[in-house]
Amino acid sequence: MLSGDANLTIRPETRDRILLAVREQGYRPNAMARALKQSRTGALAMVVPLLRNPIWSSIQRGALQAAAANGQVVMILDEPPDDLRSPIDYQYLIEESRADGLVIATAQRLTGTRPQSLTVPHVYLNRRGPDGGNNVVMDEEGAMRLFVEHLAALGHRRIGVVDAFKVIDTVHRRTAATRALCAEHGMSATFEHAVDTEVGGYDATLRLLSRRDVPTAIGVGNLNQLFGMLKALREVGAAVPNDVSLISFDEDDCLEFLEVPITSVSMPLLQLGAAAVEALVDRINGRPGTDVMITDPLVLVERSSTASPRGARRPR
Amino acid sequence: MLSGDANLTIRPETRDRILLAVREQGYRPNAMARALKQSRTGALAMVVPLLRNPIWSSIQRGALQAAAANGQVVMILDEPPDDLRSPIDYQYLIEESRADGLVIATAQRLTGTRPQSLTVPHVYLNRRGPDGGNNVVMDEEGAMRLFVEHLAALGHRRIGVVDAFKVIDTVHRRTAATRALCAEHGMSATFEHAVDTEVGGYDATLRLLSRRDVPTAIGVGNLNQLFGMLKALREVGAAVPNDVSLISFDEDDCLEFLEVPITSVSMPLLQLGAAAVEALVDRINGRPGTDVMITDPLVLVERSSTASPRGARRPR
DNA sequence: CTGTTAGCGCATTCAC
DNA sequence: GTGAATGCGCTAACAG
Repeated sequence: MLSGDANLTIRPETRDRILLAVREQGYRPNAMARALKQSRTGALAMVVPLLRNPIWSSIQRGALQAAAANGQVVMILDEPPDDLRSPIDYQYLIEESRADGLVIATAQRLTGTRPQSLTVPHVYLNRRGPDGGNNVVMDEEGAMRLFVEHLAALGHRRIGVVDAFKVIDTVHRRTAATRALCAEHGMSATFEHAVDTEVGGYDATLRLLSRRDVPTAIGVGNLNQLFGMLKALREVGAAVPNDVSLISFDEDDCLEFLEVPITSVSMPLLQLGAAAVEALVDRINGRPGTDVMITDPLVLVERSSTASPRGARRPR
Repeated sequence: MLSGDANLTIRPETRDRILLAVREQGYRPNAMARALKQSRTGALAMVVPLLRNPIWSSIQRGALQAAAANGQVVMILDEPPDDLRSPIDYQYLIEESRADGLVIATAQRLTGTRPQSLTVPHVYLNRRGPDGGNNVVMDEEGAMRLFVEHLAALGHRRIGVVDAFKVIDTVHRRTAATRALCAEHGMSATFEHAVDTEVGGYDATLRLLSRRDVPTAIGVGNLNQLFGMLKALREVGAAVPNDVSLISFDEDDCLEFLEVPITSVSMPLLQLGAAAVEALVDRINGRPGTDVMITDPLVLVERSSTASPRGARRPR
């Protein structure tokens, strides 16, 4: 009854007597005992890289909200970039019944290891795991469509992209999508991959600018790289958006306040976190489970960093 | 024995037999059963505001590392800025024995409520709670000394500070310390408080600049406000550092890459998170417990945003 | 409709 | 030095 059993017949006066006692004595059901009995801990484990990039705050927040709504608590595991582990290294949490399921939110796919799939309830967040049916991802292709078509409409023909390495699943997908979209629009695309830090963005931008056909517009994969890119562009004297247009794939409030406010593609990060937890709870409850793509709208946040390329007349 | 009892006499052959079986059958001790028996969950609960500001990633990471080192897992609770709760609202986690202790890392002190102290093992991180002896904080006063004395050495006499509201304990301490230090050095100090966002920093900076005696140097409480401040300064045409020097109280790699790289005071955030967990574990283990101030060095990261004020000759 | 009981998996105590 | 028994607090199944 204390667990809220609905179909339970009980005399009102008895119920009231119990509830009164519960309240008066400050009784708290012991979660461990309950967990032991039901073999359900009521906890989820989530592995994230705790990076400076604020997207992780949103993802975490979305996940925590959804978990709370489902009566689950979330334990966070940090996977530092310098100590990448295989998802199976976290299985023990479920095997020891510390948690009921696993949200794998580390972006980096391990290369070179035989992809062994997990034997516990789990969900991959923002990446695709070796096993199908457990992936919760966003519409990166749609995001790239926003990116490419915005530039195409402005009259750009040569675009560049600075992004993290392709072992990161989202980067892989974005790169492929951009390539296809550019082909579709008769545009050329060149890519530079680097670590997702300011230094990485700086170096990659310089490399991009030293290519034969310098792009007239650049997309940048994340906020940290963006700062590096802005410095590189300042150094070579490339004005934004006059010499080169810029679009960030991370949205953040600070973009509005930069010297030239940066256009971005805003992704549904809260929803991503929430959907991953929902999907995991479904699996824990034995419900089916298929790959899910977040359908919440992506939005192109137009600011001042994109314009028609110099000397091009804007089509239409 | 499986729990690693040291003083235990056992025949080697028996031990080996057990350990073999353990390994072969893939036996996993059940954490819930153990928790129930020992009335120790092996989990800590940590309440954080999951904000965009990257300081929280560092604090979380430090806490998680220390927890792992102590064999504890950490469950994260998010306290959104628009739904501030009292710490007692999280006590239930310990009372239901979901966790052994509580790290309260929400910066905002609730005003107007009778400060009721917690009856479960807990620690306040980066703020002081109503009860003494459970606070783990950094040397904000030392940070302000770095800030004020750096500017004093450059010859500044009028400094301004843009920071969050004083209900946030760190802000309160920084403000008091700055006031005292400025008096000590015969400098004037003016303060503007605002929400810790870009907009807040923008507005506060404009207010600061509209004062009678415009300061020749400004400190800014956090990264988000910094971006707002930079925009405000650009708009009024104040050059950094020629017209005004700038120091950020949040350090972040991106500062190095801004148009004019921003000097900052770097705080030991990892250590803060770690120390809080250590302190909490001590309390859980029944060891004494006193307030702790992180002693790791603060460092003034000198970049290009600070210089002598216009027309002042640099002393010494 | 209500009160009693068995057992979840472990650690600890007690016989052996 | 080793095995068996007890109980942590809960829920579900059962007897009254």
